[in-house]
Amino acid sequence: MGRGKIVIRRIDNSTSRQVTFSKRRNGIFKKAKELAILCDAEVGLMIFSSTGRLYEYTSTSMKSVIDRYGKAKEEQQVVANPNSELKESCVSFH
Amino acid sequence: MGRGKIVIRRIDNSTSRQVTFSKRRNGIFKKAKELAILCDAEVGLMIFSSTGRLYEYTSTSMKSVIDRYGKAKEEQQVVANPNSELKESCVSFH
DNA sequence: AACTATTTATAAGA
DNA sequence: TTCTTATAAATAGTT
Repeated sequence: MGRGKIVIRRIDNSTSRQVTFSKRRNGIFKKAKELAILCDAEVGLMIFSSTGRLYEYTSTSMKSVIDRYGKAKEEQQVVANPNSELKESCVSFH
Repeated sequence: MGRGKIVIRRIDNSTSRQVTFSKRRNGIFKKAKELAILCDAEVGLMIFSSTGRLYEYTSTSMKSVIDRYGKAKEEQQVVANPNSELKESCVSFH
């Protein structure tokens, strides 16, 4: 969306990459907020820039989202492997 | 972006809410992928719908993203509280 | 599940 | 680097 169409591949120029990162990071955070509000969803978004810096958005708290994620994954594991022992199927998420 | 402008607040009608959720979920996943590729970023996105279902995207693995998040938060804690004892400042993220 | 009129995001430029 | 604007992309309402 802009003056020209772009191909989705790594931007080599470091300055351009940072500029695009700032613009698109703002954009995706806005989208995440809108989704959470419009659709009554719980959202957690974690982004590490190529320079290693963390940016995050969550509609509730990241702890809540991560905990809920872990539980949802456990349940998926149980559904996928109904015969296995609980102890064995309770691996951490990958 | 559509036939009409909308106000960002919870969509009351459950059917409309689900339709909007599907459309926007696809949109934000696409944005997340593009950001990861264009800007060489590590991205983790977790979404729980209002019906409780989990949808996720990650450019690497969610375990990697969550572990990195935890480490980044620990470091932020240290930077914010340089004088405090390590044991005391190592709380889990909120 | 497609369509399309519009709004929104953003690439390139200033 | 913040602002502008032409254009691409997302999507709200419709079918």
